[in-house]
Amino acid sequence: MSETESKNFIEVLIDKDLADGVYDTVHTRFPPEPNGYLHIGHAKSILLNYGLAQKYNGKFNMRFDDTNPTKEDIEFVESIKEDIQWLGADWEDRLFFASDYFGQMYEAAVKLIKKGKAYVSDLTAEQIKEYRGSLTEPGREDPFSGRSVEENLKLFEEMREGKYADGEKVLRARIDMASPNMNMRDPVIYRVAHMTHHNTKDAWCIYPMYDFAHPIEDAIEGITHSICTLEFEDHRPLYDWVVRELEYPVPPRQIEFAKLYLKNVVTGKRYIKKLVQEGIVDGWDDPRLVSIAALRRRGFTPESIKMFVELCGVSKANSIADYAALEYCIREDLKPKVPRYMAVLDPVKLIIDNYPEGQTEMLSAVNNPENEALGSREIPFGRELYIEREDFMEEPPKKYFRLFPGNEVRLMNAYFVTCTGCVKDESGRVVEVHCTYDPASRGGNSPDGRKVKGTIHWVAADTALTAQARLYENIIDEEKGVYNEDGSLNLNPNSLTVMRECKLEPAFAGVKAYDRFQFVRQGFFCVDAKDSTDDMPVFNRIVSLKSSFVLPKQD
RNA sequence: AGGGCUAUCGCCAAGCGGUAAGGCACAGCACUUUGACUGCUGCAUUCGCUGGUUCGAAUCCAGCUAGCCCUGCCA
Repeated sequence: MSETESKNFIEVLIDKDLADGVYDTVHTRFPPEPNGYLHIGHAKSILLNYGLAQKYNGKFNMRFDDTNPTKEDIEFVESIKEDIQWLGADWEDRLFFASDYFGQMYEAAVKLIKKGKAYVSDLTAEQIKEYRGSLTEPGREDPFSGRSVEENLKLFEEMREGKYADGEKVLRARIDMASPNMNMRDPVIYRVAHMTHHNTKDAWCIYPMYDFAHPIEDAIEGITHSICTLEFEDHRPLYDWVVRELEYPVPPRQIEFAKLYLKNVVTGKRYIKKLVQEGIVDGWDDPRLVSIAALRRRGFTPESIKMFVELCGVSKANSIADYAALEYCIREDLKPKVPRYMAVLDPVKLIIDNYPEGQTEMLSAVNNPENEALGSREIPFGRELYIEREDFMEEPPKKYFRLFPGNEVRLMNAYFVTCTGCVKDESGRVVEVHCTYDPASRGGNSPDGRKVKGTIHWVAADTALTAQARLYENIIDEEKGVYNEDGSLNLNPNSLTVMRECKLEPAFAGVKAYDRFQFVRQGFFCVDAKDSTDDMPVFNRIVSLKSSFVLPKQD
């Protein structure tokens, strides 16, 4: 980090805390509930928390906030850990479970009861809601709030012993039923739930609520800055109340920031669930989604996601980032790192009429002109090749630099060729493009120094690998689908995926996991590792090609 | 008795009383064995609105307006 780089508001707050001596270190955490898969929004939180710990030479904890067994599953624990490790956030030996603190939380509740700050209520959920009042009316005193400390202690003990059914009794914090902040109107801090917990099994039948548990978890672990999203802003007074009443010597401080949303992307869990159920997407890791697993499958690197998160910045203003920014990041990251092979997504034959029939030769190609360390490869060349269908036009518009009758272009790494015409089938579809080559231009340069304006990708017809290309569109944009007024999703599934047979140069054969064929025409990789096999690579081209080879606008 | 938060270019985002950083996107030029990349140039006389304070306001004050969040025994 350079000195001139501006700090985000969280860093400013931390600097002040450090300067004021509120804390002498920085300790952050990422506390997901294991109830689903992580997505790009979580990545922001993970990288923010981990980044802060690193920047301030502090520590970063991994913690599963598993206080509600009705929603959680061990299945998600492993996937979350995997995603975080993939992103590069290192919790070292500090992996915790909120459920490991249930004993301490119970004791904390007892302490509150003894201080007269909590009481057991027999009200039903409906009654509690009713007594809570509304946004404009104050709540009414819980009729059970007058119970003595002894009685509360006894009742709470009985709750823990399993004497009461789910919902029969709850423990409430005694704060202020007339508070304008609903969270302060005697919030429930413990409920009864006879259920097997993925971690503590049947040890408990009462579970703490988030508002009570979270500050305790933070305090126990010595967290200094508890960073969460904006919707918890109203909970901060309660968070502070808990750490104050429990008298923790170094109370953690909660800081809220705005979530990261992406334009034209489905993020809601219920929508994703619907997409999966209806078979519109493969599952939670479908490349069109933005779960960490999907991004990984799609070819994004941890570095690119980190870059994206940093590019977006941290603030308290609700915002929606452009997908283009994410694409920019993966391009930047992959640019110098990956070999750039040639591929043809929508093949059409190119026949070189003056090239000897039956002859082939090997040509050398640099793998990445911006990175000599990536070396070079030998690629076969012959009389019949495949080129991109859109690289030929019988009647070219102005400023079209590629193949059209009479025009000369360079076959990248090979020869100059001049188009002589094409052959069409009955329907008028071009089936062959013909040309002649200049033998003196081997390697891609003409000895007489003449220039060509276009350079196109190609693949030798008889040695090309055939692949199934699955071309994806993002789930939501103006044409592919829209949200209805009732909130449901209206999609045209057929528009979202196009299967196409494409041609790859033989260099692909040596690559086991074609894991990043991002921009085929630009020589970047992003192959769907999940589906690829040695003889039939399958790759996704989800990110649109950056303006290259797009026809110039007609004016 | 409602409360909290936010509002600076198409999208993010600095700025914290001294006269609007940066990135993405977009456009133009140059370069180019990927129309990519790279380089250069352009892109808010203006900071949600209206008043006020001040020599000076995006920054302070007042009043509006808009958006998001809050009435789970979810997190």
